[in-house]
Amino acid sequence: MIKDRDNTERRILDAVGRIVEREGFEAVRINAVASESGMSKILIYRYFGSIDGLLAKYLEDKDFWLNFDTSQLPQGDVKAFSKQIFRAYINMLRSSPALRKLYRWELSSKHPSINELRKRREETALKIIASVCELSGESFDRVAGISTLVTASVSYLCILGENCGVYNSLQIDSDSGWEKLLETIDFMFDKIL
Amino acid sequence: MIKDRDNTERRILDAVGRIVEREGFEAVRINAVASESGMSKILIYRYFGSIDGLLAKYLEDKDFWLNFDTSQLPQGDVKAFSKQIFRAYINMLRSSPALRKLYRWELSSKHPSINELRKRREETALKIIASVCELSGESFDRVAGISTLVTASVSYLCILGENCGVYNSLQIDSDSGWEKLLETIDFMFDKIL
DNA sequence: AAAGTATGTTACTTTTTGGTAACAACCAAA
DNA sequence: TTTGGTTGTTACCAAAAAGTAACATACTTT
Repeated sequence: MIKDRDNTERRILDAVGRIVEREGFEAVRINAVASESGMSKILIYRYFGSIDGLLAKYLEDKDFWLNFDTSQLPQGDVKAFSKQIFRAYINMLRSSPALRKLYRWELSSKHPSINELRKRREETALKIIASVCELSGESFDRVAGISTLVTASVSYLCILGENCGVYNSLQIDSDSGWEKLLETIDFMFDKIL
Repeated sequence: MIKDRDNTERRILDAVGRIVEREGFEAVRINAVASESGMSKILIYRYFGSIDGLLAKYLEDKDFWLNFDTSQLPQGDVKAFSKQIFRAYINMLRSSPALRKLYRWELSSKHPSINELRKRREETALKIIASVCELSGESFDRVAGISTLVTASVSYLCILGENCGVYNSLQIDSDSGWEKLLETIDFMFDKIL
């Protein structure tokens, strides 16, 4: 029997990660984590207090933020910048099962950590929106409205794509559907900016 | 003791409705339904077979389809028609807690009834899209792309609004935010159609 | 080396949830 | 009115989930 608390904690958090990616945050239960990690559940209580505490720690460790460098904001072409930023958003969500599960979980949970996450996301988003306003001369509400339209839509479709293949005839569980959607977004920006 | 199967079934289905509106489909469990309805759970098994059967019946009774009359599709102004149809979509979702819960449930469940729902929704949507194509001269993919952008976005924000007040500075849990969003949608249609 | 604490194991209790058996009351048809 | 099936009640059983007690082993400090 080796004693190594750090190692144990890491194993437990790794187990959480696997469960989240596979089944989502809703499935992170004490017994599930215990058996997935191979650790006894009493250690989870000792080291993290509760499932809520465990999830808080997991979210804190993972860097789930829109990791966009807000210090070097766009110069020049606003259209190109806008298009690019939504491409990045789509790629981020499409490539991360855990992030998709997080977004899904947010729709039904009131976990305290979620507020923190949202606050930070909101900050980043507002910075980006503000700088697009400056460059384009559009009003804040307009830019915010359009960003909202696009990001909310992308979030929804990425989550839905895990259970459902087609939406309005678009194949949202494969690249083909997303290319069409990107084309639509590009088209929209060409027309309205 | 009064014997009245029809009445009992209705009480059970009503209980399902209340649970769905309050806590969502995930919370529709056998014991919860039994205690909410005041009926003994064995009757649920007898009359509906299982929770899946009960939910199937609930979904069948409720007319959850986008009840849009596809026989009298738009004449004349495409822009006005498009704007109006998305207004209707927003109102539908914003006014029905049960529908919001259904949309949320779809994001994580693989319940067989859901496929049926989606099929019928898809049919209606495609009809509408097709007629907008004709009137506007736009390609099918373009119209489908734009519809997808708007409806997916609206679905997401309506669900999110139950737990979260603000998204990109928009107040999505009150009319003020939705008016701004509608204004954005109108603006978009003015520019691109 | 002895004592004290942190770590880990085992086995248990409790609670919740799902599921069923056995019986009682009602209604309708013969 | 007896008989048979339907409806409803009560009380259980079983499985899964959360949570804890008691003990054993390793490490640290003195």
